[in-house]
Amino acid sequence: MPVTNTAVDLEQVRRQCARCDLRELCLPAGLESADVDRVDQMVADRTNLAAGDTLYHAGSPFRALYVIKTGAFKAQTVSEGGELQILGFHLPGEIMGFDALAGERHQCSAEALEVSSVCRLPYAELERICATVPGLQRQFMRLVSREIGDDHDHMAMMGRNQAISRLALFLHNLSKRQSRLGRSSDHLTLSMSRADLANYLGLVLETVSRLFGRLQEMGLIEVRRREVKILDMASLKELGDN
Amino acid sequence: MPVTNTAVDLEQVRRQCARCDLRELCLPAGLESADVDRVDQMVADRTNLAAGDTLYHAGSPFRALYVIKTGAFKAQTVSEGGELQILGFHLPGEIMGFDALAGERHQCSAEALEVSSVCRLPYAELERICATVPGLQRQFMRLVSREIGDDHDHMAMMGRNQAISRLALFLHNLSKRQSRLGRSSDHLTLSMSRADLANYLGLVLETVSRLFGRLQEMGLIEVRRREVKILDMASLKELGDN
DNA sequence: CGACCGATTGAAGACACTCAAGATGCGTGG
DNA sequence: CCACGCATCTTGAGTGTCTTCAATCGGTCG
Repeated sequence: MPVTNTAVDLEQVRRQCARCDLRELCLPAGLESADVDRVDQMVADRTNLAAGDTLYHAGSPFRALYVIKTGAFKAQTVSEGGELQILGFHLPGEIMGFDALAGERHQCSAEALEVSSVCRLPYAELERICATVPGLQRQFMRLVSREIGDDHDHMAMMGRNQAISRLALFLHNLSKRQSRLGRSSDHLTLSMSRADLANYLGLVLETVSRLFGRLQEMGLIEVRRREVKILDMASLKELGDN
Repeated sequence: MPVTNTAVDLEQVRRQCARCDLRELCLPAGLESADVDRVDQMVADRTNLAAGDTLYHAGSPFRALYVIKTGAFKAQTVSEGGELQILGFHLPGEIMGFDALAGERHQCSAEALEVSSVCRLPYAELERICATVPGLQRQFMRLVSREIGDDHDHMAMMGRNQAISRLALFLHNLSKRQSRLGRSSDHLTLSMSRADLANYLGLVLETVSRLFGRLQEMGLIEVRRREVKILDMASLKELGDN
């Protein structure tokens, strides 16, 4: 990253948070303009990633959290026996890396599912600023708590022993998160492969593929590869709680 | 709760953290003696619960977090369709209620599995003190992050499609947490019913019962009702990552 | 001792997995 | 532009595991 930017570029880098579409979902939510600037200054850099790029690896030293600006990521762990488990899919406005706060190393890996960009938040500075901006501390806790809530949703989904309920819940949940971002809630473009999705749902990819077919036969959705159109949200939701 | 305590009782209530066996796991971990006292003063009360008592209900207003002092709890949600999902079992030294930080209401219920006691941490005060005691803020984040890590372990377990792997992982995990509390790591007394455990693992209770039998036949454990003795930890762990 | 709750055990069936083949889409290069 | 190869997804057939339904056992408490 060249440090020699033009004046215009510097101005663009600065005060990006104030213009960012995600500011109401992200850390600056609810902050005064002056405080937003302080958050802005803390953001170390804004990085672009290609699909398949890794943001951080499990075991690597923990230095910073990352806010997703655009794109999508998956978070995953690998057990000692080599079994991979996808812990979540993350969309813009969500912060990744919370699981590392307890220790000095990342506990899972984060990989971009498509072309993505993130804002890097050096944790030492974040801690410092949080201590002086009360609203920021609170907003930060809200985001951490939201992560916990999302994880609980994931567990509740994994708890269903009807596979179709899991997929229905996943689609419904993704739809909700999409609309939170101001996107269409009934037209989803899945950024993850069937294999990723199957792993996330605790199924095998053939089953996921068949379930998409069944949901389509039932008239609840329309699928074409990774394009999903939700036709009957109510039934989908009902199917979710089996 | 009577407010008219004797001087001795008052003294006992005060400075309890300094004497508590859990102080190295709980919020005071790593704090100066004076700061431990401030945490101590914040603790609103220390409550006792019987098995089956509810600490807080999903939907009830969020006022405080709770540190488990003795006993054990389960955290659970009920979906709109009425499906119950147990999100976790909690042991002494763990804090409950983190999922409520994002909003104004508890997202899940907490119920005592046996005679238990908790320390109540009014959140407004906790926030205030965290802002002035830097070490406390950090320790608090560590505990939140540990909760996220535990949830990730839960998901990784639910991701196994061999039921016996899930139970093996559960037992191994519980064993680790027991030893963290200074208890025996090879002798577990389960505080939850087979039904609770089955729900937690995403199985039915008959399956769990059968799996205990199989693990016993394999010589990995010895089971009698809720008493479990681990005979072969290495194999149990290996079975965990399938 | 009898009633009740929790746990175990048994038999039958359903559902998801495994293994395998085929289809579809995409990028590359001729 | 089409042919080719590769990756991803779909579809099929058969098997195995977990669930379902039901009965029994064991422990606890009135």
